[in-house]
Amino acid sequence: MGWGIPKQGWTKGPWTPEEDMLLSEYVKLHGEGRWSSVSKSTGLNRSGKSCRLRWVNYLRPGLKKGQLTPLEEGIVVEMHALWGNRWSTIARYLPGRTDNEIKNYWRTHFKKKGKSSKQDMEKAQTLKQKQPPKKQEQEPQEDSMKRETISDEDTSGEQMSSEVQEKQEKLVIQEYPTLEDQCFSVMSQDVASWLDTVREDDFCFSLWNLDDPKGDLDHDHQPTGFSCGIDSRNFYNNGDFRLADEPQGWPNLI
DNA sequence: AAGAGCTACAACCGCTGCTTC
DNA sequence: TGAAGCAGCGGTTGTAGCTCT
Repeated sequence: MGWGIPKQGWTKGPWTPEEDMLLSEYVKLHGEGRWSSVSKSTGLNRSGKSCRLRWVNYLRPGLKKGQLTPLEEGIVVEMHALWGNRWSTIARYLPGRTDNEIKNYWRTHFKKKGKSSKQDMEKAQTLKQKQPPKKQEQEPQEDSMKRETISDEDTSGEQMSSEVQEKQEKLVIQEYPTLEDQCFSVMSQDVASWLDTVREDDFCFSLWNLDDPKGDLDHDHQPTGFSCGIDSRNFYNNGDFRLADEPQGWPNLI
């Protein structure tokens, strides 16, 4: 595939300051994009893919460095509940943070969660013992399809039948061995069902207007009068994470 | 002080979707 | 309409630095 012409092979591994400089100058001149021509124009022996990654994750102006703040962590958790592993989507809600950074963060913390306390493990074991013998391990694919089916039923907007609900709870316990994991799963379901009542675009706009980091724009003129997002003025001024107007059914996330 | 284990981060790989011809 | 190239995404791996024993 593309990303430039590999001659005797692209240089790999850590970037040198010289390479960074060449790439930065290229982007200054030509803008982002056309990564496959970077090697031709600059003499860099790096694939376009590698150049793009370096620029996006490291060289791009405005990137924040260092650990995520507790507030950002909260946003990541919420956004992950909404979007799952769509890191680039989540990253859009965290100006200055990259998808790679968030992905790394989540992985590290998810790992931690996986190794959570013995207590949790024991509780999970107790819960598991109450479950009928699972055939999930024998038929993982089939089971995941079932899960999707149930999930679809859940989000169809109809009242979930108790039978379906019970099924789903069982699957959650099988899928998420620790209590924390189960919490995350349930959180996701709540949000998912709530999302069905809200147009995605409206949600995104209200949640975070990326073009208006200081909140200078007129917040009264949001599309379709929908206003259930995070109040960015409160967010920036107080470091607080609150909702402008909580819609009915807004999931209790924290 | 030294080794083991852990964490955070940078970078690569493979896949997918979009665009162009 | 299909093939080829490009761009982007998510998963995974490698490693430097830190902490713990």
